[in-house]
Amino acid sequence: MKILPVALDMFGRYGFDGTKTRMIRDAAGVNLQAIPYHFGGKEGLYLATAEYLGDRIDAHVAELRGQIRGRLEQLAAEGLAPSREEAGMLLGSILKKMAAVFVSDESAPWARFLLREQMEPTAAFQIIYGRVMKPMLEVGTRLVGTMLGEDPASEHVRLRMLALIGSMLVFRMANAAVMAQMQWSGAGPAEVERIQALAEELIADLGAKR
Amino acid sequence: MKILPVALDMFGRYGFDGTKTRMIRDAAGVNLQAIPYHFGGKEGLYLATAEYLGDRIDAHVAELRGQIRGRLEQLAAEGLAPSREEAGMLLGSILKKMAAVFVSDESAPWARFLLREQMEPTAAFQIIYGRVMKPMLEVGTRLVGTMLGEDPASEHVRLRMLALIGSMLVFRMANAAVMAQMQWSGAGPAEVERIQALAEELIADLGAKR
DNA sequence: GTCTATAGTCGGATAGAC
DNA sequence: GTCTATCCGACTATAGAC
Repeated sequence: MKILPVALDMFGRYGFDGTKTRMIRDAAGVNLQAIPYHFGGKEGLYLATAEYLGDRIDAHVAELRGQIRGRLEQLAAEGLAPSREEAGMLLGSILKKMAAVFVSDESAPWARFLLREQMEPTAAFQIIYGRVMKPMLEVGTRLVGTMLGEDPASEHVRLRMLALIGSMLVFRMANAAVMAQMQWSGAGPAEVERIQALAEELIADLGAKR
Repeated sequence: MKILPVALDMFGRYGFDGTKTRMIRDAAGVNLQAIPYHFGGKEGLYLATAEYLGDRIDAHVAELRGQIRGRLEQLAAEGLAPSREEAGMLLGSILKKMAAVFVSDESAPWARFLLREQMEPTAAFQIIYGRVMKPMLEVGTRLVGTMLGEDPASEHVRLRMLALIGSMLVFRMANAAVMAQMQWSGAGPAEVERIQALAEELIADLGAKR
C-alpha cells in the first residue's frame, strides 16, 4: 500500500483541505477510487494516516524507551535511584534520538503533520499524543526529576522537561527561521550532530545546577 | 476594516485552503465582494494578512528591541561591552516579552499563522521573518555571545540562542501537548508568569556556565 | 461601496463495466 | 480491485443594478 506514506507527506505539507485526493492519486500512482474503497473516504484516510505515523515514530523510539524504562525499573527493584550521571546519560539518549528523528530532513513530513495537529487538534492528535508523546514525556520527566533532585510530578520539573524538548523541537518547528538564521540549507547528518552536541550541553547545564 | 483580524484568525486556524472566503465574510460581517475589491482576491488578502501580523507583533516588540539596541550602542560608544549581569537581564526581558506575547491565549492566532508559514513557507514568511524575527534574533544573539564570552556570530552562540527561543516557543508550538502535560486548561496570566520564571532560570544557567 | 445573481472551476464520491 | 465517466456540491470571482 503506497497510499499512506504519500498521504502523510501531502497532509503534512498542505493540510487536510489543501490536500486534494487527486494529488494523492497521482503521487501514489493509484486509482482515485482506492481512497473511498480502502479508507471510507478522505476523512478516514486522514485518521489512518495518523495511526500510520504513530507506527512509524514508535518504530524509532519504542526500543529506546523500553530500555530506559527497564533500567529504571531494574534500579527500583534494587531499591536504588539512578545517579545524576546516569540520569543525564539516559536523558541525553532521549534528546539525541529526538534530534535524529525530528530534526533530520527524512522526518520532516512527520513533523509537519504533527505540528498541524498541535495547532488545530483533531482526533488524530489524541492517537499520537497517547501513543508517542505522553510515554516519552513521562520517562523524560522522571529523569529530569532525578537530575534536579525534585519530585518528577512537580510543575517545575515538568516545565524544565518541556523546555528541553523545546530546545530540540525548535529546530523542526521553526524550521524556516532556523535555516535562515543558521545559514543552513537543510538538516542533514552534520546538522543533526551539532544539535545533539547542543543537547549534551543543555543536559550538562541542568546537571551542574546542583 | 474588520477583515484583516478575522482573516488572520481564520488563516491561522484552517490554513489557506481550509479558509473559505465565505467564512471571512460571515465572521467579519462584510460583503463577499469586499475581498476581491480591497485586496485583489483571496491570495492578496493572505499577503495583506501577513503584513498586518507583522504590524501587530512589531507593535509589541519594537519598543523593547529599540531600548536594548540603544543601550548596546550607548555602551559601544563608550568603548564598553555590557557586563554578563546586564546582558542576562536584557536577554531576560526579551524572553519574558516573548513569553507574554507568544504564550498568552491572546496571540494564539498569530502563532498559528506563523507556524503554518514555518512548515510550508510562502511569500508571507519573508515578510515576517525580515521584519520581526531576524532583528530579534540578531539582538538576542549579541546578548548570548556576551554572556558566554564568545563571538556572537559563531555557530555555537546562534545554537544556544535558538535553544532558548525553543524553550519559550514550545509552550505555544506544542500547545496541545503542553496543555495535556501540564494539566493546564489554557494559558492565562498565571501560566505566563510560570514560564517567565522558567526563562529567568534558563538564563541563570547560561550565565553560571562560565 | 454594497447587493444579487451567476459564471466558471474544481474536488469528492459514485456507478457500472471489466 | 481497478478504470472511465459522470454527478453533485461548493467555492472564487465577476457582472451589473442600486
